[in-house]
Amino acid sequence: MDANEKYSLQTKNEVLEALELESIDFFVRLMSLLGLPRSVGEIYGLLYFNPIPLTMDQVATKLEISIGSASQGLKTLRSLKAVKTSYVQGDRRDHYLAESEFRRLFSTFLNDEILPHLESAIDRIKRMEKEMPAESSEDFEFYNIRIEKLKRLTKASGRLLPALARLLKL
Amino acid sequence: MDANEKYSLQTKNEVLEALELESIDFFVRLMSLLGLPRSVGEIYGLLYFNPIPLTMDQVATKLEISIGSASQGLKTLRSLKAVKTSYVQGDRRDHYLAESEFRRLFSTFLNDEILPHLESAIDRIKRMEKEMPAESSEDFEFYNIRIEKLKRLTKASGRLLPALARLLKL
DNA sequence: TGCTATTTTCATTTTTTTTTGAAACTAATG
DNA sequence: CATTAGTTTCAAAAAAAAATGAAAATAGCA
Repeated sequence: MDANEKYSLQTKNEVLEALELESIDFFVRLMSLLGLPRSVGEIYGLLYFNPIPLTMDQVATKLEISIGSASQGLKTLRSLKAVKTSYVQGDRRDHYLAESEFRRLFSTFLNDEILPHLESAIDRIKRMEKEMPAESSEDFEFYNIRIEKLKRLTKASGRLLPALARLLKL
Repeated sequence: MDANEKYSLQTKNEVLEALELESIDFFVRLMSLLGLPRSVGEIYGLLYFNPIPLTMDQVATKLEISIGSASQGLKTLRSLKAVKTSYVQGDRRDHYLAESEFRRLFSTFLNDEILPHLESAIDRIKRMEKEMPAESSEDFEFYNIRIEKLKRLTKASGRLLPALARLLKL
Protein backbone atom coordinates (compact mmCIF):
# COMPACT_ATOMS: atom_id res chain seq x y z
CA MET A 1 0.00 0.00 0.00
CA ASP A 2 1.61 3.27 -0.99
CA ALA A 3 1.22 6.58 0.81
CA ASN A 4 -1.39 7.90 -1.60
CA GLU A 5 -3.55 4.84 -1.39
CA LYS A 6 -3.76 4.85 2.35
CA TYR A 7 -6.54 7.40 2.60
CA SER A 8 -8.40 6.62 -0.58
CA LEU A 9 -10.80 4.05 0.82
CA GLN A 10 -14.43 4.80 1.66
CA THR A 11 -14.35 7.99 -0.31
CA LYS A 12 -17.59 9.76 -0.98
CA ASN A 13 -16.21 12.78 -2.68
CA GLU A 14 -13.01 13.05 -4.69
CA VAL A 15 -12.72 16.81 -4.17
CA LEU A 16 -12.84 16.60 -0.40
CA GLU A 17 -10.63 13.57 -0.43
CA ALA A 18 -7.85 15.44 -2.18
CA LEU A 19 -8.13 18.36 0.23
CA GLU A 20 -8.13 16.03 3.22
CA LEU A 21 -4.99 14.31 1.96
CA GLU A 22 -3.16 17.58 1.45
CA SER A 23 -4.27 18.75 4.86
CA ILE A 24 -3.13 15.57 6.58
CA ASP A 25 0.22 15.75 4.87
CA PHE A 26 0.58 19.44 5.70
CA PHE A 27 -0.04 18.94 9.40
CA VAL A 28 1.96 15.74 9.67
CA ARG A 29 4.95 17.82 8.55
CA LEU A 30 4.13 20.79 10.73
CA MET A 31 3.61 18.69 13.86
CA SER A 32 6.75 16.72 13.18
CA LEU A 33 8.62 20.05 13.02
CA LEU A 34 7.30 20.61 16.53
CA GLY A 35 8.43 17.13 17.55
CA LEU A 36 4.96 15.61 17.68
CA PRO A 37 4.23 12.09 16.39
CA ARG A 38 2.83 11.43 12.98
CA SER A 39 -0.54 10.28 14.31
CA VAL A 40 -1.12 13.62 16.01
CA GLY A 41 -0.54 15.42 12.72
CA GLU A 42 -2.80 13.02 10.88
CA ILE A 43 -5.65 13.52 13.30
CA TYR A 44 -5.37 17.29 13.32
CA GLY A 45 -5.06 17.38 9.53
CA LEU A 46 -8.18 15.27 9.15
CA LEU A 47 -10.20 17.39 11.56
CA TYR A 48 -8.94 20.66 10.14
CA PHE A 49 -10.77 20.14 6.86
CA ASN A 50 -13.85 18.48 8.29
CA PRO A 51 -16.88 20.71 8.54
CA ILE A 52 -18.59 18.10 10.72
CA PRO A 53 -17.17 17.02 14.10
CA LEU A 54 -15.86 13.45 14.14
CA THR A 55 -15.88 10.82 16.86
CA MET A 56 -12.72 9.10 17.97
CA ASP A 57 -13.92 5.99 16.26
CA GLN A 58 -14.46 7.77 12.95
CA VAL A 59 -11.01 9.31 13.21
CA ALA A 60 -9.41 5.91 13.79
CA THR A 61 -11.35 4.32 10.93
CA LYS A 62 -10.71 7.10 8.41
CA LEU A 63 -6.99 7.22 9.18
CA GLU A 64 -6.69 3.46 9.65
CA ILE A 65 -4.98 3.85 12.98
CA SER A 66 -5.71 1.99 16.21
CA ILE A 67 -8.14 3.37 18.74
CA GLY A 68 -5.22 3.53 21.15
CA SER A 69 -3.39 5.89 18.84
CA ALA A 70 -6.53 7.90 18.23
CA SER A 71 -7.17 8.22 21.95
CA GLN A 72 -3.57 9.19 22.68
CA GLY A 73 -3.41 11.60 19.78
CA LEU A 74 -6.64 13.32 20.72
CA LYS A 75 -5.41 13.58 24.29
CA THR A 76 -2.26 15.34 23.06
CA LEU A 77 -4.32 17.65 20.87
CA ARG A 78 -6.68 18.44 23.73
CA SER A 79 -3.75 19.28 25.96
CA LEU A 80 -2.44 21.61 23.25
CA LYS A 81 -5.94 23.11 22.97
CA ALA A 82 -5.82 22.18 19.29
CA VAL A 83 -9.18 20.42 19.30
CA LYS A 84 -12.53 21.10 20.91
CA THR A 85 -15.27 18.61 21.64
CA SER A 86 -18.73 19.49 20.50
CA TYR A 87 -21.93 18.08 21.87
CA VAL A 88 -24.12 16.26 19.41
CA GLN A 89 -27.80 15.66 20.24
CA GLY A 90 -28.64 12.10 21.11
CA ASP A 91 -25.11 10.75 20.74
CA ARG A 92 -23.14 9.98 23.82
CA ARG A 93 -19.81 9.86 22.03
CA ASP A 94 -17.41 12.81 22.04
CA HIS A 95 -17.28 14.69 18.76
CA TYR A 96 -14.05 16.43 17.86
CA LEU A 97 -13.47 19.61 15.91
CA ALA A 98 -10.15 21.26 15.07
CA GLU A 99 -9.39 24.51 16.81
CA SER A 100 -8.45 26.53 13.75
CA GLU A 101 -6.94 29.46 15.65
CA PHE A 102 -3.30 28.57 15.32
CA ARG A 103 -2.40 31.35 17.69
CA ARG A 104 -3.84 29.37 20.56
CA LEU A 105 -2.18 26.15 19.47
CA PHE A 106 1.23 27.77 19.23
CA SER A 107 0.95 29.76 22.39
CA THR A 108 0.05 26.64 24.36
CA PHE A 109 2.97 24.89 22.70
CA LEU A 110 5.40 27.68 23.53
CA ASN A 111 4.23 27.85 27.13
CA ASP A 112 4.24 24.10 27.69
CA GLU A 113 7.24 23.00 25.68
CA ILE A 114 9.61 25.91 25.30
CA LEU A 115 9.20 28.11 28.36
CA PRO A 116 10.15 25.37 30.87
CA HIS A 117 13.39 24.75 28.95
CA LEU A 118 14.16 28.44 29.03
CA GLU A 119 13.60 28.61 32.76
CA SER A 120 15.80 25.61 33.42
CA ALA A 121 18.47 27.17 31.20
CA ILE A 122 18.49 30.28 33.37
CA ASP A 123 18.99 28.16 36.49
CA ARG A 124 21.73 26.24 34.81
CA ILE A 125 23.64 29.36 33.90
CA LYS A 126 23.48 30.48 37.52
CA ARG A 127 25.05 27.16 38.50
CA MET A 128 27.71 27.59 35.83
CA GLU A 129 28.71 30.94 37.28
CA LYS A 130 29.31 29.29 40.64
CA GLU A 131 31.47 26.68 38.92
CA MET A 132 33.66 29.25 37.16
CA PRO A 133 37.42 28.98 37.70
CA ALA A 134 39.11 31.60 39.87
CA GLU A 135 39.51 35.05 38.35
CA SER A 136 43.27 34.53 38.44
CA SER A 137 42.96 31.38 36.31
CA GLU A 138 44.58 31.37 32.91
CA ASP A 139 41.38 30.68 31.01
CA PHE A 140 39.09 32.75 33.18
CA GLU A 141 38.35 35.17 30.38
CA PHE A 142 37.48 32.39 27.93
CA TYR A 143 34.95 30.81 30.29
CA ASN A 144 33.59 34.20 31.20
CA ILE A 145 32.91 35.06 27.59
CA ARG A 146 31.24 31.71 26.96
CA ILE A 147 28.91 32.16 29.90
CA GLU A 148 28.12 35.70 28.81
CA LYS A 149 27.13 34.36 25.40
CA LEU A 150 24.84 31.80 26.95
CA LYS A 151 23.25 34.56 29.00
CA ARG A 152 22.66 36.63 25.91
CA LEU A 153 21.19 33.58 24.16
CA THR A 154 18.67 32.94 26.91
CA LYS A 155 17.88 36.64 27.16
CA ALA A 156 17.24 36.78 23.41
CA SER A 157 15.09 33.65 23.62
CA GLY A 158 13.14 35.24 26.42
CA ARG A 159 12.40 38.25 24.21
CA LEU A 160 11.65 35.90 21.34
CA LEU A 161 8.75 34.09 22.94
CA PRO A 162 6.48 37.13 23.36
CA ALA A 163 7.61 38.38 19.94
CA LEU A 164 6.55 35.08 18.42
CA ALA A 165 3.21 35.25 20.17
CA ARG A 166 2.71 38.77 18.80
CA LEU A 167 3.59 37.78 15.25
CA LEU A 168 1.21 34.86 15.45
CA LYS A 169 -1.80 37.13 15.83
CA LEU A 170 -2.74 35.93 12.38
CA MET B 1 26.96 3.88 35.48
CA ASP B 2 24.74 6.84 36.28
CA ALA B 3 24.49 9.99 34.22
CA ASN B 4 26.77 11.98 36.48
CA GLU B 5 29.47 9.38 36.47
CA LYS B 6 29.68 9.14 32.71
CA TYR B 7 31.89 12.16 32.23
CA SER B 8 33.84 12.04 35.46
CA LEU B 9 36.75 9.92 34.25
CA GLN B 10 40.17 11.35 33.38
CA THR B 11 39.38 14.55 35.15
CA LYS B 12 42.19 17.00 35.69
CA ASN B 13 40.15 19.77 37.19
CA GLU B 14 36.90 19.52 39.11
CA VAL B 15 35.90 23.09 38.29
CA LEU B 16 36.16 22.61 34.54
CA GLU B 17 34.60 19.21 34.78
CA ALA B 18 31.48 20.62 36.37
CA LEU B 19 31.25 23.35 33.72
CA GLU B 20 31.73 20.83 30.93
CA LEU B 21 29.00 18.64 32.35
CA GLU B 22 26.56 21.52 32.57
CA SER B 23 27.47 22.61 29.08
CA ILE B 24 26.98 19.14 27.62
CA ASP B 25 23.64 18.80 29.33
CA PHE B 26 22.59 22.28 28.20
CA PHE B 27 23.36 21.62 24.55
CA VAL B 28 22.00 18.08 24.54
CA ARG B 29 18.65 19.64 25.48
CA LEU B 30 18.92 22.53 23.07
CA MET B 31 19.88 20.32 20.13
CA SER B 32 17.16 17.85 20.96
CA LEU B 33 14.68 20.77 20.86
CA LEU B 34 15.94 21.29 17.31
CA GLY B 35 15.50 17.59 16.56
CA LEU B 36 19.20 16.74 16.56
CA PRO B 37 20.57 13.56 18.12
CA ARG B 38 22.04 13.43 21.59
CA SER B 39 25.59 12.85 20.36
CA VAL B 40 25.53 16.10 18.38
CA GLY B 41 24.55 18.02 21.51
CA GLU B 42 27.21 16.25 23.54
CA ILE B 43 29.95 17.10 21.08
CA TYR B 44 28.95 20.73 20.76
CA GLY B 45 28.58 21.05 24.53
CA LEU B 46 32.04 19.61 25.07
CA LEU B 47 33.65 21.88 22.49
CA TYR B 48 31.75 24.95 23.66
CA PHE B 49 33.60 25.06 26.97
CA ASN B 50 36.97 23.92 25.67
CA PRO B 51 39.55 26.66 25.24
CA ILE B 52 41.73 24.26 23.26
CA PRO B 53 40.58 22.67 19.98
CA LEU B 54 39.98 18.93 20.25
CA THR B 55 40.55 16.14 17.75
CA MET B 56 37.81 13.75 16.76
CA ASP B 57 39.56 11.08 18.73
CA GLN B 58 39.69 13.19 21.88
CA VAL B 59 36.02 14.02 21.51
CA ALA B 60 35.12 10.34 21.19
CA THR B 61 37.28 9.39 24.18
CA LYS B 62 36.08 12.18 26.47
CA LEU B 63 32.43 11.51 25.69
CA GLU B 64 32.85 7.75 25.54
CA ILE B 65 31.15 7.52 22.18
CA SER B 66 32.29 5.60 19.12
CA ILE B 67 34.47 7.23 16.48
CA GLY B 68 31.61 6.62 14.06
CA SER B 69 29.31 8.76 16.17
CA ALA B 70 31.97 11.39 16.61
CA SER B 71 32.60 11.51 12.88
CA GLN B 72 28.89 11.70 12.06
CA GLY B 73 28.21 14.26 14.78
CA LEU B 74 31.07 16.51 13.70
CA LYS B 75 29.85 16.22 10.12
CA THR B 76 26.42 17.43 11.20
CA LEU B 77 27.95 20.27 13.20
CA ARG B 78 30.15 21.28 10.28
CA SER B 79 27.14 21.35 7.98
CA LEU B 80 25.38 23.60 10.51
CA LYS B 81 28.51 25.76 10.66
CA ALA B 82 28.52 25.12 14.40
CA VAL B 83 32.16 24.04 14.52
CA LYS B 84 35.35 25.21 12.87
CA THR B 85 38.51 23.27 12.34
CA SER B 86 41.73 24.88 13.38
CA TYR B 87 45.16 23.98 12.11
CA VAL B 88 47.64 22.83 14.69
CA GLN B 89 51.37 22.88 13.90
CA GLY B 90 52.89 19.48 13.31
CA ASP B 91 49.68 17.52 13.81
CA ARG B 92 47.91 16.10 10.83
CA ARG B 93 44.64 15.53 12.66
CA ASP B 94 41.74 17.95 12.40
CA HIS B 95 41.19 20.03 15.52
CA TYR B 96 37.70 21.19 16.29
CA LEU B 97 36.49 24.34 17.98
CA ALA B 98 32.91 25.38 18.69
CA GLU B 99 31.56 28.29 16.69
CA SER B 100 30.22 30.31 19.58
CA GLU B 101 28.21 32.75 17.47
CA PHE B 102 24.79 31.23 17.89
CA ARG B 103 23.43 33.59 15.29
CA ARG B 104 25.25 31.70 12.58
CA LEU B 105 24.20 28.32 13.93
CA PHE B 106 20.54 29.30 14.04
CA SER B 107 20.49 31.07 10.74
CA THR B 108 21.95 28.01 9.01
CA PHE B 109 19.38 25.90 10.81
CA LEU B 110 16.51 28.15 9.78
CA ASN B 111 17.65 28.24 6.18
CA ASP B 112 18.30 24.51 5.91
CA GLU B 113 15.53 23.06 8.02
CA ILE B 114 12.67 25.53 8.18
CA LEU B 115 12.69 27.53 4.97
CA PRO B 116 12.24 24.50 2.67
CA HIS B 117 9.16 23.46 4.65
CA LEU B 118 7.73 26.93 4.31
CA GLU B 119 8.26 26.91 0.59
CA SER B 120 6.64 23.53 0.14
CA ALA B 121 3.73 24.73 2.28
CA ILE B 122 3.12 27.61 -0.14
CA ASP B 123 3.02 25.18 -3.07
CA ARG B 124 0.68 22.93 -1.23
CA ILE B 125 -1.78 25.69 -0.51
CA LYS B 126 -1.86 26.52 -4.21
CA ARG B 127 -2.75 22.90 -4.90
CA MET B 128 -5.43 23.03 -2.24
CA GLU B 129 -7.06 26.00 -3.92
CA LYS B 130 -7.37 23.99 -7.13
CA GLU B 131 -8.99 21.17 -5.18
CA MET B 132 -11.62 23.41 -3.60
CA PRO B 133 -15.27 22.39 -4.07
CA ALA B 134 -17.45 24.48 -6.41
CA GLU B 135 -18.51 27.87 -5.14
CA SER B 136 -22.08 26.65 -5.13
CA SER B 137 -21.20 23.79 -2.78
CA GLU B 138 -22.78 23.76 0.64
CA ASP B 139 -19.48 23.83 2.53
CA PHE B 140 -17.64 26.13 0.15
CA GLU B 141 -17.38 28.86 2.74
CA PHE B 142 -15.98 26.49 5.37
CA TYR B 143 -13.19 25.26 3.12
CA ASN B 144 -12.49 28.75 1.93
CA ILE B 145 -11.99 30.01 5.45
CA ARG B 146 -9.71 27.11 6.31
CA ILE B 147 -7.50 27.75 3.31
CA GLU B 148 -7.40 31.46 4.12
CA LYS B 149 -6.19 30.59 7.62
CA LEU B 150 -3.44 28.40 6.23
CA LYS B 151 -2.39 31.24 3.97
CA ARG B 152 -2.20 33.62 6.87
CA LEU B 153 -0.20 31.04 8.82
CA THR B 154 2.41 30.68 6.11
CA LYS B 155 2.50 34.43 5.58
CA ALA B 156 3.10 34.97 9.30
CA SER B 157 5.79 32.28 9.29
CA GLY B 158 7.45 33.99 6.37
CA ARG B 159 7.60 37.22 8.36
CA LEU B 160 8.77 35.26 11.38
CA LEU B 161 11.97 33.92 9.89
CA PRO B 162 13.63 37.26 9.22
CA ALA B 163 12.29 38.52 12.54
CA LEU B 164 13.93 35.60 14.29
CA ALA B 165 17.19 36.25 12.52
CA ARG B 166 17.02 39.88 13.63
CA LEU B 167 16.32 39.02 17.26
CA LEU B 168 19.19 36.57 17.26
CA LYS B 169 21.76 39.27 16.68
CA LEU B 170 22.87 38.52 20.19
C1' DT C 1 -28.28 0.55 40.31
C1' DG C 2 -26.84 -2.40 36.73
C1' DC C 3 -25.85 -2.51 31.95
C1' DT C 4 -23.41 -1.32 28.03
C1' DA C 5 -21.18 1.96 24.89
C1' DT C 6 -17.20 4.61 24.89
C1' DT C 7 -12.71 5.87 26.28
C1' DT C 8 -8.30 5.29 28.51
C1' DT C 9 -4.37 2.79 29.87
C1' DC C 10 -0.45 0.21 29.31
C1' DA C 11 2.27 -4.11 28.31
C1' DT C 12 3.74 -5.74 24.07
C1' DT C 13 5.02 -5.28 19.26
C1' DT C 14 6.51 -2.63 15.47
C1' DT C 15 8.89 1.04 13.44
C1' DT C 16 12.24 4.55 13.41
C1' DT C 17 16.33 6.62 14.94
C1' DT C 18 20.81 6.47 16.73
C1' DT C 19 25.04 4.26 17.74
C1' DT C 20 28.62 1.08 16.91
C1' DG C 21 32.80 -0.63 14.89
C1' DA C 22 35.12 -2.82 11.28
C1' DA C 23 36.25 -2.20 6.52
C1' DA C 24 37.10 1.08 2.93
C1' DC C 25 38.94 5.20 1.84
C1' DT C 26 42.05 9.36 1.92
C1' DA C 27 45.87 11.86 2.30
C1' DA C 28 50.17 13.24 4.69
C1' DT C 29 54.86 11.72 5.40
C1' DG C 30 59.24 9.44 5.05
C1' DC D 1 55.13 5.45 -3.97
C1' DA D 2 54.42 2.68 -0.06
C1' DT D 3 53.17 3.11 4.52
C1' DT D 4 50.15 4.29 7.92
C1' DA D 5 47.58 7.75 10.76
C1' DG D 6 43.33 9.69 10.39
C1' DT D 7 38.63 9.78 8.72
C1' DT D 8 34.41 8.31 6.64
C1' DT D 9 31.01 4.99 5.47
C1' DC D 10 27.62 1.78 6.18
C1' DA D 11 25.64 -2.77 7.58
C1' DA D 12 24.29 -4.51 11.81
C1' DA D 13 23.04 -3.89 16.73
C1' DA D 14 21.01 -1.24 20.25
C1' DA D 15 18.05 2.13 21.94
C1' DA D 16 14.20 5.12 21.67
C1' DA D 17 9.77 6.38 20.05
C1' DA D 18 5.33 5.27 18.37
C1' DA D 19 1.49 2.23 17.46
C1' DT D 20 -1.34 -1.62 18.69
C1' DG D 21 -5.16 -3.78 20.93
C1' DA D 22 -7.05 -6.07 24.77
C1' DA D 23 -8.20 -5.33 29.46
C1' DA D 24 -9.60 -1.91 32.78
C1' DA D 25 -11.94 2.17 33.78
C1' DT D 26 -15.50 5.45 33.05
C1' DA D 27 -19.76 7.44 32.19
C1' DG D 28 -24.37 7.86 30.23
C1' DC D 29 -28.81 5.66 30.09
C1' DA D 30 -32.73 2.53 31.18
